[in-house]
Amino acid sequence: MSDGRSTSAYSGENLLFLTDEQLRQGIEAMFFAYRGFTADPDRILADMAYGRAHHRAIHFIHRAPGTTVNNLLNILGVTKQSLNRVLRTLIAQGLVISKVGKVDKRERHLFLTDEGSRLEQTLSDAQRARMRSAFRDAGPEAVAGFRTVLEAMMDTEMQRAYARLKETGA
Amino acid sequence: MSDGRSTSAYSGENLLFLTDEQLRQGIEAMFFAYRGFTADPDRILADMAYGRAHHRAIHFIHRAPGTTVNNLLNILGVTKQSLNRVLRTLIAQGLVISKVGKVDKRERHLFLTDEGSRLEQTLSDAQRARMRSAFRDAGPEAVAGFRTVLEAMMDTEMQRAYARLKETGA
DNA sequence: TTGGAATGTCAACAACACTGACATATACTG
DNA sequence: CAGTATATGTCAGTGTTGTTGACATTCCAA
Repeated sequence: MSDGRSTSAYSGENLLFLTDEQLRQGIEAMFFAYRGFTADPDRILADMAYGRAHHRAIHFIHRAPGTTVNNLLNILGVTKQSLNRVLRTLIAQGLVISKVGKVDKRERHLFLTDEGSRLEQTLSDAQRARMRSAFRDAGPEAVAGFRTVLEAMMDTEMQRAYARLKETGA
Repeated sequence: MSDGRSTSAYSGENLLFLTDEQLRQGIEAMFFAYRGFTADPDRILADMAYGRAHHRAIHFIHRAPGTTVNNLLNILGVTKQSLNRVLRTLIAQGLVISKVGKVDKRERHLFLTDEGSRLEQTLSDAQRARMRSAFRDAGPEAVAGFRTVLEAMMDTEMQRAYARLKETGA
């Protein structure tokens, strides 16, 4: 494995895009791009008492209003203790409300308040602006490829979560 | 901004790939994919006393042997204090060596030891395996699009850093 | 040679993840 | 109904990684 050119020229197909060098460039692109991806919301959040973890919670509560704590836990991939710390502050600050489930009273269903929605808007506007600019620069074919590769890079459970969210929105 | 369909149909071109819904899917794809991207090295590092920050330092020292602390700082985008803590442990554990600069004695030049190189191999093998699988599944055109979008998403300084690294390797 | 800029180190603190243990309320099952 | 499982919340402790502030060393230029 990884002997420099281990993956070149298997068959008639041109597999030069699978050389270690190409993979390394993909890895570094992913690293630098993710920094840009989070930079704008991070900047906004830095002024407030919130961080990236709050952003993620707010994003997915906005996406799936009424989601349960457990569901959010699975999507975010953190422990309940970690999520709970975040939710506690968001609820205390009046950005999120937690309603006891009607059919199953053990569950808590999460919703954004008006103020929570406003912050969500601000954050996602900033993040979308960068994504829009990148998409526009790259063009539709590149965007399709971008999404194909990202999906292939996810763990299978996350592919499922992602697919579910896609349906919900479109 | 972000009025749901603000970006559709500007001109004759089909700009449906710039709708807020498409952008949101891109954002979520980025989030889930980055989790997969870091998952394998994270698992390996969890057993040792190292974390993701160590991985990043090792990666870029491997990429640019003899790099200075300051140079590494700019690439990683953290404070020198933060990087220094990581470097200190790596040096103490014998994975990295730091040599005082010959022309400028203020500078420290960083190199991987044999053991450091071994860890770097292990980590990058794991990360490349996932990237290779994703690239292969997606195909060369998708990969090209993937890289185009990621580059467009970086901050301009990072685009430069990325370009410099690309030259170095290829 | 002296002062400022560059470089690197040490210390203290904050955010956010983790594990483990435990409490509470509710739901389900025999 | 009794006992078990599930969903959530909380407390305490720990580790990684980011931050700022203070400081030492070295270089360079006035």
